[in-house]
Amino acid sequence: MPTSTTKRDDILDSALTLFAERGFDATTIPMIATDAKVGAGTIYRYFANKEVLVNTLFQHYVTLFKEALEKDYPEGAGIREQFHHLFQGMIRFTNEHDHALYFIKTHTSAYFLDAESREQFGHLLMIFEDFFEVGKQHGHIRPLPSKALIAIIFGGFLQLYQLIRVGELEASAELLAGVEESCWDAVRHHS
Amino acid sequence: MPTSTTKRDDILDSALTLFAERGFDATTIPMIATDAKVGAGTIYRYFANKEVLVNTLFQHYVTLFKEALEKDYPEGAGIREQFHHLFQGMIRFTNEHDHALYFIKTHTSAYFLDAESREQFGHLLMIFEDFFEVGKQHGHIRPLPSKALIAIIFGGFLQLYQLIRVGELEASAELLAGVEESCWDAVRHHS
Amino acid sequence: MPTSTTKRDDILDSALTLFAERGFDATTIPMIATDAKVGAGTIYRYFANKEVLVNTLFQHYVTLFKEALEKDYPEGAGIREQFHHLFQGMIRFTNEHDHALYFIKTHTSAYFLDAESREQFGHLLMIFEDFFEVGKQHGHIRPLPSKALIAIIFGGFLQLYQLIRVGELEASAELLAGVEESCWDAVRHHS
Amino acid sequence: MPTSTTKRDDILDSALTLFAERGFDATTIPMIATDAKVGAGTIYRYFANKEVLVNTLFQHYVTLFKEALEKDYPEGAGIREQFHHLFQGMIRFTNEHDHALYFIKTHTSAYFLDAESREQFGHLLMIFEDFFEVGKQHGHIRPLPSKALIAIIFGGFLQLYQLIRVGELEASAELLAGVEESCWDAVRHHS
DNA sequence: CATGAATGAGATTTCATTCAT
DNA sequence: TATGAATGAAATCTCATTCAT
Repeated sequence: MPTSTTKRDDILDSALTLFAERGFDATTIPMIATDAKVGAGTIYRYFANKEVLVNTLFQHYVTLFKEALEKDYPEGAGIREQFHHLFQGMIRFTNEHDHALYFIKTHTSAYFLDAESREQFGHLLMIFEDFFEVGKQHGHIRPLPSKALIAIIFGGFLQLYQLIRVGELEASAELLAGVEESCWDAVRHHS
Repeated sequence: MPTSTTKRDDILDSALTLFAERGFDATTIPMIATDAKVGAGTIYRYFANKEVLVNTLFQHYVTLFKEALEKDYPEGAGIREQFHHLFQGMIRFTNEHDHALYFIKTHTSAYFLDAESREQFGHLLMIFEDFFEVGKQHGHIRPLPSKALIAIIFGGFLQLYQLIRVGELEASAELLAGVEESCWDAVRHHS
Repeated sequence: MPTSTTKRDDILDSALTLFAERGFDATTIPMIATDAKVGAGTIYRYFANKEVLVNTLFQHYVTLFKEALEKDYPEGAGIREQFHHLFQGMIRFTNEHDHALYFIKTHTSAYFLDAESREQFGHLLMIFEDFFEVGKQHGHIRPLPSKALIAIIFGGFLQLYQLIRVGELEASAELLAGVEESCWDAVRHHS
Repeated sequence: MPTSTTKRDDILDSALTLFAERGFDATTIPMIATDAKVGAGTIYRYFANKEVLVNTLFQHYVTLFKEALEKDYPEGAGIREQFHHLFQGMIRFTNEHDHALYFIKTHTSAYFLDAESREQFGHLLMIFEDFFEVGKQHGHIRPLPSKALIAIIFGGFLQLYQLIRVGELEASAELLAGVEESCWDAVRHHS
């Protein structure tokens, strides 16, 4: 009945939650093992060591997120609709993978990320960077460095979602629409 | 010649830098001692243990930040000017205390913060919360939960400053003015 | 086609090589399984545990060696010819069972050998002991304790064969004849 | 009262004994710590890891042995006297450093020895190699490869000393003189 | 006061052994 | 009978904390 790779997935799921909640260094292998209901040694059957585990997890979700953003991207549409697509992508991804985006953000500049992880993350940023660059050329987006715009959107969105996760805010459609509008106003060029 | 509290301050300075750069759990007491040029044992003369140290540090900078924001607050002025005051406060504080705000943000929901730290942090948020609440009543601020607005401003600002710290962006007056405008547009009520 | 005991033999062969090359403690069951091209669990079908395996191996080769020495022993011949027989036996045995003698020597006083293994090894020594005892009585052999004479011959021979195995020396007939002569001079009574 | 470096020396002493008796892999850090009467963590203050410890130990005793052999070497004397010097050096060294020579021999081709250890060991062999090479040129030594001659002497001597350590033989002056004579006959050229 | 050597509890990791398939 | 995934006990190693100097 259980899927074949259940164990490996259980480990990844538990690791994601714990890394997001406590951070990499404060999460011990026994904690992950207990949460995943596997023996501690089992983790090492699937991942050579703790760093490989965290990098695997990081790359997995970064890739998934990138694909979610790229899927059905409205190439020919107006910039507002494209922004909506990206923002909805963030929301949908966060809803589907509870702790993933928060985990990504809080571990983005961690000392233990390997070259591959950093590169994958670079690819992810590129989506936003391209969007902003084109938007600036057309005069639709504020003339600020794309990196800065990304930071504002990303930083704001994730800080917000942390509140939702913690339960201090509820993710109503209304709130999310309002936040999207707020973020859009943060980056769009006001004439 | 050296002030009596020199060592204590050296320890706090080193701890701030290391906690901001590596996080609490990845920072060891010997690391702090080496960086502060004191013996590892000396840290325990000033702080009962590592958790007391991090809480002391957290409360110290949260309080300092709060005071910086409250100082010369333009009570009677217009909302845009008040926002400018708060934003300038963030910038000035970050310039004066290099890693402080980033340390605060990354450790805001850490498992080892004690009640006092959480309370102090609550006080800090209150400044922004009050600002937004009044602004919303007057129709100057977007009708979103204050917590959400704070998250957007704070999250965006800090994500940005991380880029500056890492060296990916330069903190020119121009950039900062642009970012302030962006953040203001994110929270203000657009008619 | 394959004999039913093939797997058992494969395991013993692999274990012999690995124990000789790395030693008992540095050799893991998975290593043996991989080398023998069987599953790790299969080893436990044939041997109750790792210690049983090593003792089985030890006794097997000690017995084999003993039989090789006893076979065609020139009872009535002169002492030099008997010595030649023993020495040739060592060489032939080593050629036939690559790592066996080296494995025996390096594990001779190991903490995990059981009573049976020690006893078997005692029997093996007895052959040499008898040879030396009789030789001393007839004045052909140096008046030293037989154990000492055995140590000299055995120790020297095996140290030499290690060099051959490692490739630092080549096992030419000439070399071996020279070494036999050397060993003989080491033990014979010089008038 | 205790010497300053007592702890480090205690660790090395215990490690030597245990490595000689059980081998590197069968000796655990807690075993060494217990024997040395220090905390397990203390060992890591002096040696980065177990491999560094064993290499340090190896190099220490190889060097000590080499120096013992070189000290008062009778350069101008006859070959028999030089051989006597070397043999006595082995005996004296073994008496002074109980397990050292046996430890060296049993770990000489171990997988964990680093380049420095192997080089030091090469230097040690050189002393014997030089002795045999010169001896062969003068026709005093058997025309066998020096490596082979070294193996015979070394292998024999150490195998013998193992018996002494284990208590199966007693190291009387008589026995040692006899063994020296035996070894000399093993290597000298018989006209 | 200040130090850093020493410690042991606890973290990471390995591996002999079991057992469901 | 054969397998190798799974396990947990035990090994290696780290580090917060203590304490003699």
